[in-house]
Amino acid sequence: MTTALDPRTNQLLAALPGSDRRRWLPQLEPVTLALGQVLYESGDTLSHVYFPTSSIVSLLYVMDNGASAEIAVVGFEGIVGISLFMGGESTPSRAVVQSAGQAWRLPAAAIKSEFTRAAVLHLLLRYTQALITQMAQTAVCNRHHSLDQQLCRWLLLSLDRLQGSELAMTQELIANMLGVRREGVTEAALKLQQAGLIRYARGRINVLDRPGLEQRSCECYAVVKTEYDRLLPAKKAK
Amino acid sequence: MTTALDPRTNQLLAALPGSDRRRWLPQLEPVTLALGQVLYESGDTLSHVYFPTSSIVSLLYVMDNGASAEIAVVGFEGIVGISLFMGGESTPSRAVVQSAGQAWRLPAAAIKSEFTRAAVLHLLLRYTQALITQMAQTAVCNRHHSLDQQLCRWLLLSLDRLQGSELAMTQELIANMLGVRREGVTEAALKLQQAGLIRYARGRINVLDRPGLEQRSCECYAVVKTEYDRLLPAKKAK
DNA sequence: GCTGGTATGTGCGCTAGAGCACAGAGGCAG
DNA sequence: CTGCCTCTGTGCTCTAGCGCACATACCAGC
Repeated sequence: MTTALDPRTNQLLAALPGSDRRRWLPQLEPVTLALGQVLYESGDTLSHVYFPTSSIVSLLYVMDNGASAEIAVVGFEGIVGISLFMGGESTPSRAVVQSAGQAWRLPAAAIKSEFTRAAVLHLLLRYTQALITQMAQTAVCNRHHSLDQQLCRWLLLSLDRLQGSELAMTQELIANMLGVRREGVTEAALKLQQAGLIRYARGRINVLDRPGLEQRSCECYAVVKTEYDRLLPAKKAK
Repeated sequence: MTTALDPRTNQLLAALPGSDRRRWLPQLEPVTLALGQVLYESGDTLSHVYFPTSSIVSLLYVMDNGASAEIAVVGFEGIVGISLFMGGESTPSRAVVQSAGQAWRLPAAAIKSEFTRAAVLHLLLRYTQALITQMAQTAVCNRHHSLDQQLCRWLLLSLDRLQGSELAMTQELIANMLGVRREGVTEAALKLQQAGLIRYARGRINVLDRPGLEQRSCECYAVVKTEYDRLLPAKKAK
């Protein structure tokens, strides 16, 4: 798939001025990410930042007792490893590949030195603000919305970060992400299937009616989507 | 209270190199924040950033139906209005004064121009990363922990952002922050009082046994505290 | 075609917390 | 001292989601 290998498939890389992007090229390294692969562990000092193209990476917090909850999800619109340029070097969460695929990565030293350039700085900060909104909304959603709604939100967020309308994802994994029981996901997914919104079997989920999902989702999805669109306008048609 | 009026009471202002701080001084304006005062509304373009000294400000998201949930809390350790320097100008949340007191504020234009200086930039970004951790942990906590644990966490976080051991805070307000029923807070608070950890009456809460609270709290408090300490080391003894 | 592993469906009792209704209790204004 | 308002306590019912125990169903390798 050569399209996935064009760095510009990643929207942040695409949004960079061409001169900046060209300067990065020699340092950018294509990597293939496998399902379940851990890009960094809680507290790790990061060696690279990752720009997904055809993969999705979940940031999740794993509790002392092993239970987990997804904090945010990053796809071709973003970057994994913001703590490198935010200055903290590490962060108390784990980055796990949620959907196998490709990404570009850049060594830590490179991103840090690039960060002093105004265009790069502003782009990355705006992205970070969008990510903050996603996290905040995750907190709200966890507090107030039903599992049914949250599943819709999660499917939509994941879908936005891939190209097609199919997700390779078991209910077990979704449950880990949402921090709920697998059986709960089964029930919620059944309802969606019976309503004709999705169809799934053994780890592949097909979305049949996206608008329908949006309607069943809580407001959180729209809030996050709107904020990403506002802060990171799509690449100028050029 | 002249101590509250020293800008260095705010840890971010204190952590700035003296030269930077002196340059800001003419633009810094002291303000008194009243309980319940709204510093910015969801979507507002901010006119100032606020550096609390003796006040606490909650960032909360208010849902379409009016219910709310606190995303994060900011006190003398931080700054309110990060979207100004992150580049988004606004954010889909509301900033409400949770504990009346004083703060310094700086016009939007000033913080933006200052942000290009390396020392200021790095300090503010590290603070932002700490804030991100707080938000992420709020999401986790909302998902997995009991109201009892969350109340402990919340009391501790609030306490850390004030000087004394007393909070002026009704159960009703706490319930709004946590996004739970007031009756639930009553029950949880009763347990804490019966255990001798706190004592309260009509809107004043006294913490008698801080270590006890820490023990009853979930891990979320420690994670957030550790991360703030790591990213924002206390002002050098000087 | 059998066998084993993985993915999904179902039932049941349990509990935390929601929603609602109202009862005391302390402070403040007159 | 009285009356009112705000804050806190208590008692119900109701439901979402948990934990656990299995049943089924599909795919893959031998």
